[in-house]
Amino acid sequence: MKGDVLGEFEEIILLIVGVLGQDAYGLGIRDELEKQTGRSAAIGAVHATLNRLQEKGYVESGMTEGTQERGGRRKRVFQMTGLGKKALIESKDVRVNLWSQLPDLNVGKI
Amino acid sequence: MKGDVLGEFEEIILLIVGVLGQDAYGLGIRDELEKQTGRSAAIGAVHATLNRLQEKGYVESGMTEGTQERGGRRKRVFQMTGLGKKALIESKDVRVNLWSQLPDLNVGKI
DNA sequence: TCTTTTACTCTCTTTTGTAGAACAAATAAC
DNA sequence: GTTATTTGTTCTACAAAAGAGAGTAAAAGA
Repeated sequence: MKGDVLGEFEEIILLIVGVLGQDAYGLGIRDELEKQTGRSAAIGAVHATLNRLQEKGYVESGMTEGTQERGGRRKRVFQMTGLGKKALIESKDVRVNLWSQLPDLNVGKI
Repeated sequence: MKGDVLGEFEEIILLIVGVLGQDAYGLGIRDELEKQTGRSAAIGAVHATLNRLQEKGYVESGMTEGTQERGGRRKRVFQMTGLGKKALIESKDVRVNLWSQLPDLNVGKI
């Protein structure tokens, strides 16, 4: 790809990072992905995608302190950057524009 | 990929096939892609994607008769199938749902 | 028939998508 | 206090999609 284009899975993961806000970390993202889209993914797939998003500058990450729950390890939490948000908006604009030219898709019922 | 998921570029190309209607063929799709999204693509990339979409059952194709214009060769024209439309709608629903949870993206101004 | 224009097909490389094993750290259980 | 269990991330591979461009083909004009 040209470098700035968001892949399909990258876009979904980036959206979920945004939706989760504070608690966007690997396993949580995978669970939310399944909950929101009904689509399951191996944990490795999620982390690989997060790493790629970070390389592109669309997310940032940092480690949290461990919690008190069973097995509560430190988490690597992710956060969307301005660049990431911009990429999402661009992607969205292109789609909305195309959908509006295809009445069959029922755009407008959003 | 799992097989039924539309890749990012595949989705755009499929949308453009829908938008173009009768005149959806390789070079025309490439031109419309550039016009609608500002994104250029090599002709080989477009055809490779159309072939994949056809293998997945999202488009069908057939050859036209040649026209009278200079160099007017026969074209391979594409048409979206019901399955293709269904895939687009599913993809759209997932995105619209996620966007609605991210107020920052200004969903609603569609 | 030679050139130009319009098109598609074929081949190759890079980037994304996907899976899962390996590893690490914290708590629970005995 | 050692061992098992739970919660996490990293590492390694491979398949599929994205992308580029050379090659080929057919029609029309000169």
